[in-house]
Amino acid sequence: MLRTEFIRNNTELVKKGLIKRNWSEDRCAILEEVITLDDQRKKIQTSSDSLLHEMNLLSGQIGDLYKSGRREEAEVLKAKVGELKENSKELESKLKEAVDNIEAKLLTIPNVPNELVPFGNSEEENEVYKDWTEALPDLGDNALAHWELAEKYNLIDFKLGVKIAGSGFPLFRNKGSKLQRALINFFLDEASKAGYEEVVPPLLVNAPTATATGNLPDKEGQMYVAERDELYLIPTAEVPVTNIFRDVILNEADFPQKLTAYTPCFRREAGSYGSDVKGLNRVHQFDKIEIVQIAHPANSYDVHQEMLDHVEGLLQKLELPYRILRLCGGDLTFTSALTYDFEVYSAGQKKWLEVSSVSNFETYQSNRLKLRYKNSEGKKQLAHTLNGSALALARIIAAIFENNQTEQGIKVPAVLVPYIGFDWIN
RNA sequence: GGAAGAGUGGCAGAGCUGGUUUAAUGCACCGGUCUUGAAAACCGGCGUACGUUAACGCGUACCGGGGGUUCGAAUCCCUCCUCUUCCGCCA
Repeated sequence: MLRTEFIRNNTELVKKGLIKRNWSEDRCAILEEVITLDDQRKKIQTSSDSLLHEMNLLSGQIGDLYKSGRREEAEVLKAKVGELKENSKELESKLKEAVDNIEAKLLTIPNVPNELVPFGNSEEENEVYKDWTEALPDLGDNALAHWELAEKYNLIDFKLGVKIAGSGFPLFRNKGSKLQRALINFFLDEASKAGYEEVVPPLLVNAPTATATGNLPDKEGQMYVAERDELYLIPTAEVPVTNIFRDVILNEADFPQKLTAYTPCFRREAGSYGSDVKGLNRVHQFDKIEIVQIAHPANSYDVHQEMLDHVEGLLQKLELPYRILRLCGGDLTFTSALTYDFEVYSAGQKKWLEVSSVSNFETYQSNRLKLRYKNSEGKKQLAHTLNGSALALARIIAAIFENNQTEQGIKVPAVLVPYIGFDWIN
């Protein structure tokens, strides 16, 4: 969420950002509306506060009068305060209305994109920031898709998943499940080596937590809900891990905060059907290792680069062909200022699969989280939050299956052999 | 799940028969005096958010969250949450 004061002082800058996100000139009028509403709010608060002040004074006098036994005079004042109270209640509800109104509008305003974010309407216009320069693997017409390989080698049972839960809930088995476990351990070890503290967070979160990361109220349809207990299944570890820092005030010496977590992720993916959902391409439950950093505003983009390097290193170690995209304004997540997507080429389907998204949210999340730090003057400032997938498993598995298929089976990437204990899946 | 008790400022801890509480006091922290320096002692300061002001300052709200009673609530009532102890159940 942007701060009202920020919008007030940087209206043109915010407007430029919205236009990069393909907002129309008319739609940008919301910025002026917020400012006008905030002006009104200030006026209401001023009169409300002074009325309360008056009532407080009179109440004090009533107390004094009672003590000195002057009951009649006290009664007169009581009647007077009673009248003021009517007005006060009215002002109070107006104030609440104004505040709620402003907040509701702020929630519909996305983050201001970084200067580097290219213009564009959709994912087709994302900028290829770093392309794969070697030849892409060409396995000919006999190359199988990962769901065919999964069946051939008995690695994933999609039908059993349907029986037990429904479509989009794959059941990994045999060497398929071992590969999954190996990847989790590999990614967590790499994150630890890079200085991230490992945490195991709750997989269900409460409403305040889901609200702080922006999953509520507008993205409610994306999450599974345990209604009876008012808990939400996490769509990503970002939600519980970032909330570690809700209502936290750090010291400058506390930077950077680096956390990593392995969790399953649950996504309803309502409304997405078709060839994209085949096999592991888009599922309701998948495993992911997330990296999160809380950074000082002065160097959060260095931190961003560090995280990109980390993810890139993982893909290199797995020997997978990848490219990095810089998301355009039209494809940029609501809360992000700058996002890079990592895509892995999957030779069986002959397409690029998104396996990681690394974003800098600047203060957009921390404003809602109330995540601040004390600067050298002792003043409280909002910190920057960043996160990225390192990495999302299901599609990595799909890519390994497809790219590493040979006549004698699927070759396990060398870096995983110590984790998994065998060289071939066959 | 049942019963009882408790949640107060960075920490500890009063207040909880409603009105000099603008939340006592201690510790911690910051500034000063003293000292070669430090400690001790003494003096002063010490929360957050919002509004208002050129500024000093002033005002409002906040004693787990929300609601209520009252002219007035940390204090009384309702409700939810959390913690502690005991019982039950259980990996």
